[in-house]
Amino acid sequence: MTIRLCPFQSILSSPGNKPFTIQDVARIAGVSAMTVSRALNSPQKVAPDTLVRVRQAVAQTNFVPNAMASGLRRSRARLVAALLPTLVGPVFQEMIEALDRALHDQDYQLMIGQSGYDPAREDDLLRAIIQRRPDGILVTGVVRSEEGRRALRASGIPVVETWELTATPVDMLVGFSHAQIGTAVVDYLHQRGHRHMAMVSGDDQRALTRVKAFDERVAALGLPKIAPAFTRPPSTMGSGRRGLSELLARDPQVTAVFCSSDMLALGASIEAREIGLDVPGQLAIVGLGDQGVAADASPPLTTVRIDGTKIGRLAADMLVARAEGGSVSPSVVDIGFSIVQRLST
Amino acid sequence: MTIRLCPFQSILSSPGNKPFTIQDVARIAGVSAMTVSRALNSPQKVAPDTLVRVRQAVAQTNFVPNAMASGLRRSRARLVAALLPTLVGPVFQEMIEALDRALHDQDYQLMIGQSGYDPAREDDLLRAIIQRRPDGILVTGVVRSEEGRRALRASGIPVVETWELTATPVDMLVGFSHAQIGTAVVDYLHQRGHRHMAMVSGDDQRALTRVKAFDERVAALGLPKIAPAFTRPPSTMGSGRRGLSELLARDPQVTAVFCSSDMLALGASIEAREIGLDVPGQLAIVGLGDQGVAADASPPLTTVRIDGTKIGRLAADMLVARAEGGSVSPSVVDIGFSIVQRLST
DNA sequence: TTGTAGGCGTTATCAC
DNA sequence: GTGATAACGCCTACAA
Repeated sequence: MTIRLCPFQSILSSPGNKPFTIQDVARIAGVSAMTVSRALNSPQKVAPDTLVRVRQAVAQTNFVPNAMASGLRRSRARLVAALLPTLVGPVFQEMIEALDRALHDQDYQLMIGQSGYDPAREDDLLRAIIQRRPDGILVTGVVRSEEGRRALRASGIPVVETWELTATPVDMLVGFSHAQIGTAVVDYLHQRGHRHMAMVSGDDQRALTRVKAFDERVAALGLPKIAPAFTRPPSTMGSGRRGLSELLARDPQVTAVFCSSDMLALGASIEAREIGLDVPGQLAIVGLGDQGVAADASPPLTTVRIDGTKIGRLAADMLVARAEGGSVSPSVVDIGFSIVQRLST
Repeated sequence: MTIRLCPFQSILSSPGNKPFTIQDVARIAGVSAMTVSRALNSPQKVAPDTLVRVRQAVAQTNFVPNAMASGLRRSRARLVAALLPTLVGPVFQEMIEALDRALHDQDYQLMIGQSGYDPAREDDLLRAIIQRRPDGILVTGVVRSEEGRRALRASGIPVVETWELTATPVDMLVGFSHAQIGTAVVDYLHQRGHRHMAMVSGDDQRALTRVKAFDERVAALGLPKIAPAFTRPPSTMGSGRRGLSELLARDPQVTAVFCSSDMLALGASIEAREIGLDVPGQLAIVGLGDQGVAADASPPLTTVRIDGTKIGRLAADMLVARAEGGSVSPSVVDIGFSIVQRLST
């Protein structure tokens, strides 16, 4: 390795554009590699003047340590991976923001992978994630494929499944009951006098759980059963508009609609206004999520609030605790939900 | 390392929950580590029956190779990092989706970091990213801090700045001119007869560039200057509603509003309807982005379309090409924009 | 306070 | 077709 020094200011260039290594920095500072390592990781263990020389060398070379090498040696990547169905739409953003923030504060980085609601791709992605040996993995939803569950367990990496409950988590879990939501919304609407209620819903597993509970409760109360209008991801206002149309075509008597997300609910609200249905006078609308749009809509939307921030923060804490050798208890948390009443019902 | 074999089905467990290494797999398969490596990376170079034995051992152990080790050895992480101001809001999602898709197809993974529009945090994040030695880095916007630019250049990692143009890119660039957008929207509204136009705008650098060009064009046409209503991130419908109120309080004669994003525009549209202003009869509204909501709104929103998918795809191709030793030309691309006329103007 | 030796898990290279 | 050896860049353990 050759090092070129410019006459006045020491500007260094590594050959072949290869970044400098700790060895290069050590040579320039006139110390050993170990001393550079210490200067970077535990400066208090290095003599003040040595520290100065090392820091100069680091600055001159723009040296940034190679995390693959240090991670390999330390068996810690200082990395947490999150697996999401999608980044599109506000649904998981609150959780991701909170997760990222909490991890950043503890000097961990977040790596995000999108599975696109595709089970095959989910397994792919899991393998790719495990390869990096992150210190923790957050999964949105529960891992359904047996292969994925095995791979996760065998990896020995702390895992948090989120956004859902299950009797058989891979490891830790922070979620809530979609079945309870379905039931609670029926009860809420029923109490407010509605008898003809239906759903505009996504068709993923969690959505189907809500639909099932909703239908069961409707049946239990002896109310008329109206088939839900299913939408495909991503959940957009457009899907919400079409979903409501479909529902009304199916049964014009519908007086209350529970939408799978606030975006769908907003779309339904727009569609209702468009066709001259007063909200909530002639049609009550309930959303899910409470990620900002619900409160800002006109009329403001009643919605099932999920505290994504809490999920993200809790998950981060649990993962970091385990990554640092601690144990976490309880390792399964139901964060619940609440119905936020606004003017759409 | 001890290996426990169960009598009937070979279930293996590694001690201390440490994942198996390629050595363990080799021992179980009765071959050398090199052969396992070959079986995984270039199966055609391994005898068929050896391959079978290796694959069995891999399956039994749930072995997943350690990407830190192979990345270190190969000096390729098969990783691309993207630096975003925020994940909240639909603005960059199209780009990220396309980037992720394109990278996934070529067996690269995407790592995402959020800087939260904070320059200090951006430098932090850049360092954290460089540590991982990704094969490419996508930056949203241009890197403004001199320190960040130096660090990036010194790293030797291919970089694409996006979503903006600059005369001095760090490396490659895929963007468009925010100044041209400001000018074009003024011209568009002017042609349609508007004389009192104003902006509801974010306050980041790119937004300010649009505001400046907008104001200059307004002045050049001899139209009345109306100060913009600034909003803070994230861009929500609520901000849009408040922004429009502010604007109308400032100058009730406003007949056309250009909003910094479709979400703001949607909020403005809701607010207009709320206070009894007909859109577009009494107030024309133009958004920016065209990420779905614009088309689904009522009335559908005229908007400045940015092809985020194209940015993401192009950036991925450029980064991968460079990562694999190719050269990219042109290395600076202006993807332009277009005004999509709908019913809000 | 600083340095030396060795190894983390993988793969390039060369020998067989 | 397969294996032995060394090296990627860093840090733990130990020695001076």
